[in-house]
Amino acid sequence: MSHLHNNTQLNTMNNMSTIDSNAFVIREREFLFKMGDQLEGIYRVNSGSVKIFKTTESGDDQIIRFCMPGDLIGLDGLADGMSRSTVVTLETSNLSLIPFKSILNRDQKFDYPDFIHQLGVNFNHDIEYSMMLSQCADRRIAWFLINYSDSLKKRGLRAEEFSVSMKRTDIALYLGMAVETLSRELATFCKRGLVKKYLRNIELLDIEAIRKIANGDTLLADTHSDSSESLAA
Amino acid sequence: MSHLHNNTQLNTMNNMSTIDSNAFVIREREFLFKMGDQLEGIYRVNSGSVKIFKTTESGDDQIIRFCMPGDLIGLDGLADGMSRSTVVTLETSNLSLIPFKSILNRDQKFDYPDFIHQLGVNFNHDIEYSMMLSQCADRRIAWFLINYSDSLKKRGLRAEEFSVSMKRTDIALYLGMAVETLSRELATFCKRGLVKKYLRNIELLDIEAIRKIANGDTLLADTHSDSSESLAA
DNA sequence: CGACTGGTTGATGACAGTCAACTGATGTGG
DNA sequence: CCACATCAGTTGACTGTCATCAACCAGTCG
Repeated sequence: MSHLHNNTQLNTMNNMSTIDSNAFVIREREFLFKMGDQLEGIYRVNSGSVKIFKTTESGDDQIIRFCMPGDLIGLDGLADGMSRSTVVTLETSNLSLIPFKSILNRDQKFDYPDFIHQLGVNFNHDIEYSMMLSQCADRRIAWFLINYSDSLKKRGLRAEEFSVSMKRTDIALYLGMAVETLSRELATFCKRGLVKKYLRNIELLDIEAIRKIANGDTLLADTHSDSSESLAA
Repeated sequence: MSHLHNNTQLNTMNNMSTIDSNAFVIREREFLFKMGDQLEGIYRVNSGSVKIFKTTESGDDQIIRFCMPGDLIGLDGLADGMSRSTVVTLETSNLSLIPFKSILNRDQKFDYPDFIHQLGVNFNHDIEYSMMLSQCADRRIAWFLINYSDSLKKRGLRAEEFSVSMKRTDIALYLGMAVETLSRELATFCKRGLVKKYLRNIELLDIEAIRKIANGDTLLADTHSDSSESLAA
């Protein structure tokens, strides 16, 4: 198969109107904060990627979310300032801190309407995620692939061919299934000619077919309007 | 079994600092809005209860959330003003409209810090919900019972004995399982002496045991600190 | 080159979904 | 007020999906 390039390592910072003085770099596999930590604010991913997970009483981890550039981290601290989840970088990343003070005092340079918009986007993602969790395995995987692809496209990157920054175990934990199931289903996708894969490089050969699987129907699913229009406009 | 009283019909409006001029009453089984509707704002439940659900392309409903007094509705419209879900009352309810204008313009009477706090609470609920969805059936049911009970206790109502406002089908859709599974598991709970049920009346005989099931361990789970302290304080 | 981590594949069993029948509760019209 | 229709809830039998356990292969790193 063709040599895939890793486009998740680009320091793409589109839609960053102002260079944030609160921006900083954090290395691969480092903790941003852990469950129970008191947070100073929420964070925004400028480049790189992180995983957010919780550890249950039983001791198993469950990945809540992968954050890509543009995503917010630490919203679970909005209620009382305490994080209920742990955040680890998947690769070297650039983040910005948005202090709670700025949010509550509505600092000049804090874009409040955009913040509200972002919160809404987050809600919609979480809801879609939880809906997806009660679907069968292949739909969940298809949903993940489409989501990942869309996220890249939104940032102007290649949507058909990419390299994921997380390992299979992480993806499986995120999708709520065993690694083996993920592996098997991916193999099936390959056999059906829907995707090609080599290690963490993935090529989507038939995006529309995958999208149909994600939507759970064989009919044309064109209800995927972007609706990125902002309420604040 | 003893005659259970229905405490979900009380017009309890605790923590309502101001009588909202935007409050209104909506009858049982009426739609507040549907998927795709343009919203005027978000809503707050003062009394009664509603269910929020989405209909997939395949045509099946999935219940996202039940809202009780104090809960916010329509957060999925924050991104662009369009609702991605449908809301139906489970009983006659009293709601307040919080217009987007009030939120974006920061009206005097709009309690911004409390709003941010509420958003955080919502996030935490959604995350807990999605984590729960990948647990086995009995844990999900136990989680639901504990959650319902806690919600009542928080409003000063009886936590051990209550009447749910939703039917089995709704609960099953919410928990992402078949009605039959719910029915069977509930029957098991009864046999084990954990709960008593008669129609929609439910009595929790051993809350701690149920909580342990929800947490998935047989050990004492005391990590349930309330943490209702507000960030805004 | 071994040792380790990450990823795949195979065999087996359990949990839970589906189909179906049935009971109990609620509501309606004659 | 009863007969009937309808809806909600329960229980049983069967099946399929997916988790688990296990072995194995591939890639990476010291």
